[in-house]
Amino acid sequence: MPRSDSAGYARNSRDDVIDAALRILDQQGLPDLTMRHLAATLGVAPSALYWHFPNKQSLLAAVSDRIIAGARPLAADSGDWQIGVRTEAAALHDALLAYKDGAEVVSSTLALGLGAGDLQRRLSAAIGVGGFDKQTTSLAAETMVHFIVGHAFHRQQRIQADSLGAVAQEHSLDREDPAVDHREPRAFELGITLLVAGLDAQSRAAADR
Amino acid sequence: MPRSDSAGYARNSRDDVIDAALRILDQQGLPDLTMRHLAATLGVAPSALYWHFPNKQSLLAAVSDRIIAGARPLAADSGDWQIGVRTEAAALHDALLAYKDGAEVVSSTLALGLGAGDLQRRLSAAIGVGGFDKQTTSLAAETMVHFIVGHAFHRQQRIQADSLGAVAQEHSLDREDPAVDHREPRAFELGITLLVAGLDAQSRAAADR
DNA sequence: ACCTGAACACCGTTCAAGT
DNA sequence: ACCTGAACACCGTTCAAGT
Repeated sequence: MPRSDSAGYARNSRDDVIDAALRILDQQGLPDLTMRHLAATLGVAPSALYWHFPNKQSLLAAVSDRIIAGARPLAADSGDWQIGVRTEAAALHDALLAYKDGAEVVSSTLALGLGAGDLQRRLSAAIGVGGFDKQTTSLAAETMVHFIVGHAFHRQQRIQADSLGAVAQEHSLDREDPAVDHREPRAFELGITLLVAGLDAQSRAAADR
Repeated sequence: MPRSDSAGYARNSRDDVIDAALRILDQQGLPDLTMRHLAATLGVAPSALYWHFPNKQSLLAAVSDRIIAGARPLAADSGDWQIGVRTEAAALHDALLAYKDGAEVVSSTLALGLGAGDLQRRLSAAIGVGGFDKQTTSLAAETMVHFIVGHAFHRQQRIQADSLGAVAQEHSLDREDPAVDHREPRAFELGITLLVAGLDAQSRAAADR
């Protein structure tokens, strides 16, 4: 936590800036992650941030990379590619949910091709264990990335909408219903199941040829 | 095209506003679709837009609805649910690509649950023909929505990145290669194939029970 | 190596009032 | 029914200069 030194102002490293950005993201959310607010948090003028990053998008790309890096890596190779893929998908899904608005941040930089490249790389590696050809593997990984990020994004928005409407919607159907917490993870698993089953069907079809 | 009348200023309907927004979106893109720019296009002050819409997000939701409505409806029931699902998925995919940044607009309002509800409804209807239970149907539809929107978003961003880098990246691998136009649609079809095959496997598993 | 200070060119939104 | 005008509270980014 650099406060100020002999130069008379705070001196932050690139990592300090990313750390502060992640804190704002998690505690306030993406709308409050402005360059001006971030600079204030660090005790510097907004323009100081442009020494560390050329623009806001590259900052968000770095933030995305850190969010994805938070996904625990696959343990040992279980020998079953389907289990490997499910484990990796769940880990990446959890990483997106670990920070408020995490999925939205990753989604935006992913589309621009600026960050979160590990997302697809890790899924490709897990799928590749199944012995599919290169094109099928990278395509299936891409499909899975869209589902995982889209699902997490959608879910985080619902959480926010629910909390905003908590006062107005006092009589929501889901109110205090613990089953809500169980329905969502199952929805994720079923989506993954669909994709893994589709891949499995592809491999059987190829084996029959 | 209402220019100005006895009142001395342009009088626009809600639909006029949406039309103008779609024109800006298609010709300039989402970053230029600002309330101020839109108002200027219509010949009114920015504040006039707030008589038609409570805020920008609800305007974008209305724009999303129109983009989705542009997808041609399914023709006759072919009797084969797999063909029905593929046809509907392709129609919705094409609708997203019909407007510049169309996928991004739909993606943002979809996550907020404000617009584009027809996307999931139409896919659910097509999948439902296969005779799956309600939960599987809506879940598969949601998975498909994430893939379709994510794929289209990703693709549109690549188009823009390529055109921006057209001068700097004079020696891109894809330069003037017509095969690029063929690879993308096939990638979409393969993703859909994976999901349909996954659903088919589910139905076979259920039949064996 | 990292920051200041001042400026530029913008945003979305509100609200009383006008026709 | 639809718009004006003025204001509020913001944005991201640039650049010469400072330590």
